[in-house]
Amino acid sequence: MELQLQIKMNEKLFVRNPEQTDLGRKIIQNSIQLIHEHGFEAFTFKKLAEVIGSTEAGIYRYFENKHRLLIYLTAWYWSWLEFRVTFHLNNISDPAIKLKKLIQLLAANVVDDDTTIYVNESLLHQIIIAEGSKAYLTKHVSEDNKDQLFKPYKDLCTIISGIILEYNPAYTHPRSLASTIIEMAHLQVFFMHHLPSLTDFGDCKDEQLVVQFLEDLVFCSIR
Amino acid sequence: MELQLQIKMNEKLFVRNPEQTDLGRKIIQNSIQLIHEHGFEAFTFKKLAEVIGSTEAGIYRYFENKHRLLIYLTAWYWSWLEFRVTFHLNNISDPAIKLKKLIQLLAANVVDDDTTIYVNESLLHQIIIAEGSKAYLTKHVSEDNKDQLFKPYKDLCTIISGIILEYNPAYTHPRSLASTIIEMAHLQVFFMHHLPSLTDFGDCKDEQLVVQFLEDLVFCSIR
DNA sequence: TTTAAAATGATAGTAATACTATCTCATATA
DNA sequence: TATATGAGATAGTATTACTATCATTTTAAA
Repeated sequence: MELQLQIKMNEKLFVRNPEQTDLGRKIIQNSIQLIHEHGFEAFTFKKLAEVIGSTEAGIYRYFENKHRLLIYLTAWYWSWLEFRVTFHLNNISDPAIKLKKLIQLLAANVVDDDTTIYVNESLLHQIIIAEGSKAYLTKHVSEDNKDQLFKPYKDLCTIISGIILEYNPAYTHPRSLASTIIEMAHLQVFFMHHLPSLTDFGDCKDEQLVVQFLEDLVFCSIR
Repeated sequence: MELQLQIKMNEKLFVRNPEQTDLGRKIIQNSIQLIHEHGFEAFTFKKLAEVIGSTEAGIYRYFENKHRLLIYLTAWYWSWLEFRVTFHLNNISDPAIKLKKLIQLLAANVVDDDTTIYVNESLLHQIIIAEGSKAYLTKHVSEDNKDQLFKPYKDLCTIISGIILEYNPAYTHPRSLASTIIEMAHLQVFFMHHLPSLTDFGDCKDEQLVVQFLEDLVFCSIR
């Protein structure tokens, strides 16, 4: 059995749907490579066009600008993660186990699976850790938010806060705790690798230590 | 009694020390205004020069580029916050009260005090919330870190983790919890205002609710 | 008070970035 | 066969992010 995962993306995220053409898929695939390699600031449509063997103008037919492309990638990532989460938590009834699996999915390294040929999920995960927050840390967050560009992130947050309430219906800050888990799962990994003195994991740099920290944090808070 | 607070900044943060000349102080003062107004992406040295009545080349004499200026501003902010923290926690022995005051200082709105004439602390606080993480979310974090550019942040983190250990010497993740407090004090306020569904405070948008959330989180974790 | 150094202003110029516009051509589809 | 779509090629613009040079003013030391 061979299945291809197709994620339905919000129309406002792109000018032309990149998943439907060869060039579009090349843009996604190679932008992930390039952003990972050079960082988002140094990444340009020109460089991307050169790598693909197309032109700048060609890329602009798919994405308004590189920031929109970043938003697209993050939206894709959160949608994919939501899929993984629902998949892995399926048939589990104990909310404690759900939360633990969830933290694992968020903080642990991603192995590039073959659910999608043109997306390297492992690299994308690393990009989201280092660049993801730039998608919403802008002067135009609110307008972007009105266009529902951050819906996948918010949906994931809703799912997590639902599980938190399953565990303890009396807990008063399920959404804030959910966004804290999401953000910290990424940021503590980033700190661990680049600013280790902001964490307690500098010595062995193992993602499982971040998982441990988050589990403590969460289960103390909601019990 | 009239006192002027002078913060000693790391030499590597600038080309020429902006605190020592008139133009330098104007750069600090007006860059805070402009970044707050247009956001960091749309902020340029040219616009800044126009506002000040100087030239682009003039600004470059003080800062290598606008990213370095952002790092300078964040470093200044964290140094200033460390000063405030030590000041406000002075003579308090109970670590629980210390932690509460600390969370208050991090998450609550800042009123522009007159400790420094050319820095609007209230605006700077808002800038750090929205743009602060861009200072370290780059491909060159590690080199910047070697130059000690993030020392003020790390120092604050050390202080907080010290208080956490005072409260509970057996707690295993004092540094990660400290950076979590710092980051979340800012990010939850940002979310509350711009992506409210990621928090539980969308309705009344009151910073004190973030304070409440953080207190719960911290004291549950370390007791 | 003189003098040298430091700080600033004015001007110019470059390479790269972030786009927009237009025209052609191949291909697919109806 | 007509038509729409996707993509390549080329060109052009405004802005950004710098660097270099030189003249003038301000300041601080001798």
